[in-house]
Amino acid sequence: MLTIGKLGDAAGVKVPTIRYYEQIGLLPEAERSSGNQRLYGRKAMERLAFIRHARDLGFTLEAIRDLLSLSDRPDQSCAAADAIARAQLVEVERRLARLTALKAELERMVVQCAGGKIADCRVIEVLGDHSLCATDHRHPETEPTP
Amino acid sequence: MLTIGKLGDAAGVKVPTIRYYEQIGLLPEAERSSGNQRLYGRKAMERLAFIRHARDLGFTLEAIRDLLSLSDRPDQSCAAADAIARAQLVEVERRLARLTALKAELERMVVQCAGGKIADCRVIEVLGDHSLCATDHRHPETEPTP
DNA sequence: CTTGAAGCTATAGTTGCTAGAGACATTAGG
DNA sequence: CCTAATGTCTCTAGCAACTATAGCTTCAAG
Repeated sequence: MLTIGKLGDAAGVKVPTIRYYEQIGLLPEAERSSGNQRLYGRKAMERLAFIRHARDLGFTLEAIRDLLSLSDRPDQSCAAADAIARAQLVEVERRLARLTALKAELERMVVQCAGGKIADCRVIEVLGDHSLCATDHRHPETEPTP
Repeated sequence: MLTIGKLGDAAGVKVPTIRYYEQIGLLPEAERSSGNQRLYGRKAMERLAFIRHARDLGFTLEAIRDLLSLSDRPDQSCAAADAIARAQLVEVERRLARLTALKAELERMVVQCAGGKIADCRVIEVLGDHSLCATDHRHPETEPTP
């Protein structure tokens, strides 16, 4: 049995994050030691690794919740799991397309900046006037900041 | 002079968002009508368009705050503005690289899914075991969900 | 046996908004 | 001119997915 710290080290997840996952019901309530400390076995370890990996692949906690409950029913069809993964793929492709456009625009901006005064700065100028942009990167839903 | 709704329509920004920007000091406090409603002129419009455009390009509000204060000092060097834009470019490239790896991995997952039972589902299996992955998409800081 | 690390709970903060409640302002139609 | 429908006001709370802090208790090593 592992303490929460060992489990966190093993799975590459921070301790408060594990407690958070338990709190929102993504991990079951852990066993406790005589001194009220959480103790984890192999199953909890696997479940946490699953969550971690899915998070690394950009799945939301909601999607992970669904995937976990699917993986608890091994004899069901995997169509639902497949659909979740495909939706995630579509989402990733959408973000990729958007980021590619942003990259092009940012490159244009910094390349054109001659390094003079703010008054002539291409960066500031372009930001103030979208019509100076080559691509239409407008309106698409918010690009989140990490 | 525009009311907040007209300004929002003109700039493509929702009304509560404008009030939020004012609240956090990104927009100056607006003039008020006799009936206490916010009124905006051309300058506010331009400033909001600048913010909107920078947000579209993925700049954080903090970065935008800096860019705005730079643009208020037209005779200064634009090195700082350039640095912010370059940092944003680097960040976008980093995310792009990461998303590209995720896309590859997700594609592998869904292609390999034979559409049978959960017990044999490649999606579930891969999520449970990172060593089944082709690329190392681990540890990099959280990919945020929009 | 003591000390320091690791654990516990509970609460609040982060980013960039969005949603709701309940009250006042403005405007279009009849 | 009155009413109804919008629009706007303030304030508070909520979203994701954690992270940080405070003030404890417990555990393991020396």
